[in-house]
Amino acid sequence: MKNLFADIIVANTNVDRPFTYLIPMNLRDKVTPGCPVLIEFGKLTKKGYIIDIKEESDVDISKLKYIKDIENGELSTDENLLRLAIWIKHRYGVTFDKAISTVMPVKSNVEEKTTNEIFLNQDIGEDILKELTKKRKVAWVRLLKELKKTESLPQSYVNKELKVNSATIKRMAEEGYIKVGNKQRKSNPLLPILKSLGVEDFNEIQATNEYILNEEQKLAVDIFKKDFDSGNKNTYLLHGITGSGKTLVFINMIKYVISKGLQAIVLIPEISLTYQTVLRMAEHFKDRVAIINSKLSKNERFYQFDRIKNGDADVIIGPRSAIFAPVKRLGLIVIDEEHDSAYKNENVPTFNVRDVAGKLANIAGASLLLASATPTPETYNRAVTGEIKLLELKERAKNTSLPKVSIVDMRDELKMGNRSIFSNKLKTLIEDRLRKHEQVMLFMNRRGYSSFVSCRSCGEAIKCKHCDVTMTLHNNNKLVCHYCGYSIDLPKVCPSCGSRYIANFGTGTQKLEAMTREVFPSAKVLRMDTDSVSKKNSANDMIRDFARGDADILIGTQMIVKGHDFDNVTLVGIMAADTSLYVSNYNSAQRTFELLTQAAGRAGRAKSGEAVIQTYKPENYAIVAAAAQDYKKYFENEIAYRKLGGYPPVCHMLTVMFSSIREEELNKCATAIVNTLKSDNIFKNSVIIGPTDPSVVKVKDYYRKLVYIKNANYDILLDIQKKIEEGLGSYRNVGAVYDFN
DNA sequence: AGCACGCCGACT
DNA sequence: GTCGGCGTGCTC
Repeated sequence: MKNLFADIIVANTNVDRPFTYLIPMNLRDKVTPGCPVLIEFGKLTKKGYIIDIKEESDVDISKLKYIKDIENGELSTDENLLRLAIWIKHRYGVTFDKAISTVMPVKSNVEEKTTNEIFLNQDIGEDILKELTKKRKVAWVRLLKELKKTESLPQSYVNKELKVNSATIKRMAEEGYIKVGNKQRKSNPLLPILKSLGVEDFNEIQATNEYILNEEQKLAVDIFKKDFDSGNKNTYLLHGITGSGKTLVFINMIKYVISKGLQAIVLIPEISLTYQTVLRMAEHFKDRVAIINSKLSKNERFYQFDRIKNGDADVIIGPRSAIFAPVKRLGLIVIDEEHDSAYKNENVPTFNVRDVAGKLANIAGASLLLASATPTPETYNRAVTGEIKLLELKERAKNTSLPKVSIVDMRDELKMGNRSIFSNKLKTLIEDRLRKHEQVMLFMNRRGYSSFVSCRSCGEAIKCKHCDVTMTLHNNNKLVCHYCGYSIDLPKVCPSCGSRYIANFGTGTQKLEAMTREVFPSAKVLRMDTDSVSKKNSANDMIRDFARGDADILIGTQMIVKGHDFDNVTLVGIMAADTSLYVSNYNSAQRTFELLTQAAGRAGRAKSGEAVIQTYKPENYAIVAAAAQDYKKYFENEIAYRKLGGYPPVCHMLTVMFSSIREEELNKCATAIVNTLKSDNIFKNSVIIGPTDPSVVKVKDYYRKLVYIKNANYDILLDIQKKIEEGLGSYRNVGAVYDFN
């Protein structure tokens, strides 16, 4: 019989190329591409992944070794995901090993969780029970009666609840009444979540409302169905204002996809959202839902992946990483809250799932739906240019109107002598709501918290002389520009107006809570942020308490604005709308718009509501557009800004972080590499900024330098990355990390 | 990654 | 003289 060969990527090495191995006879029909295997590599036994199986070898057969074994207890990956991994390798310039381990992080079943389980060994009729009762074997009868009701019982339950000790169990087994075996206890991670809501099993979950689509929603679903039927696997942007019922739309699309025998992946931003989304999904899809999240134990996780792989789940819900679920018949990927920054992978490769999902949909022949009230300019631009299809929802589903939003200029408040963190307007409105027993949410925008300095009189934040960037306050009371390194001492008075009211921006949620209690002593106040939410499920508890009306005012950070609907909230106060504007990042306006829109949208879900935005920058386009709840207006301004600055989506951007223990070598290396790039003709259309200092210069004894490279052509950035890697060769102590867009 | 091979300085 | 420092190269 002819030889079979496998190309294998060796895990945990720096060797970024495949090696050919012989496939032994006994493994021939067991190995597939994506299969984890054990191989001898040099003198080491290593894990590897098969990326290809072929009948010819490029290498002399005498050099080849046999695959030792299949790595059992680990799920192999299907070919779609493997192809995705190879795409990731090229797109983000990482090693094969890295790409594959990203797509298939070890999903192993560490310890098969088994418990002793008691089974009936024979049919127990009434006569046997009577006989045993006569013999006063009450424990025996108790156990047998229970066992007749179900198939089997765990020994722990029999011991503790039925009070049958193990000696008795042993005797009963010896006399042939029962059998002690073991059973895999596979816990469904949906159950604990549902239990915390007081729901005991899936069948109790029923649709609480008749979910009837309105005209707009129906239109969106129909367009999708029509495309789907005609074989057009498109990418869609579902752009709907807050409260327009986007979830219901994609649930109906998923139902359609399932009716065609396919599966769907639904990505959600983070844990705080799973609670509501999961419940919603469980209502519609019952136990055909699989959930993946970071709180799952290894076994629960393995179980979920196993179910997905076996096709026991139609809908897979999870965060970013759920895109790599081993779905066999992928029909649709939904990315809810498409704009959320949680979709960006923090580690190398720093992909955005949006892009990875796009590729996967392409590989698997599936559709992709991006849903958001505040889509990223990148995505909306694709809709504008017609690259993807735009589905719009312009009305709120429950027929309530959008909240009335007003902007309060806090500089005026200061001029009027109001130094409180509450403007007069907000204070009056809160008092009004407290009187009416309606609820209030106060949103503290803490992004970029305390790192910049601004003037409370004129609203100007201190900027670098040479760059259009806010300077960052360092611990040594110096202001530093992160783009050019220019540094000044923290001034005593505002450079633009001379006011003494200049401070680093730092009114945290705790301070806000204290002030709220002081100003509104009769109100019951609840604070929710990462500090107060540390216990598991405590966020859910707080949300439930507030929804039940246990508090009048809910104070919190971004956490409270994401997806939680409270019917009795009729006022939202946004405390420091502009903090997120001053983050030195091209995304800052987008983040601000996003947060303000989402926050304002929390008001008046059921009744008509109102929102107040307090800001020192009332003229900023992101704030103005958010107050008007006008996405298009925001987008036009944003895209103009991006064009001007050469930021995505107009240009692609590569951020390189150099790091080294040796500061001099780092500086020398970064400067030399930048000079090489600048002098290279191929890169003449690139904009190269740096090397500059990151906000944290030294981390764990490693000094760091940043270089930004912009180019409209993504491939050039990849070439530049290669060039940098080459240049790095002569600096052994310097490393580099790459972040694309 | 990890192991061998090899070319240099300093030690019983 | 040899022991061991680490720089270099290779693994199917």
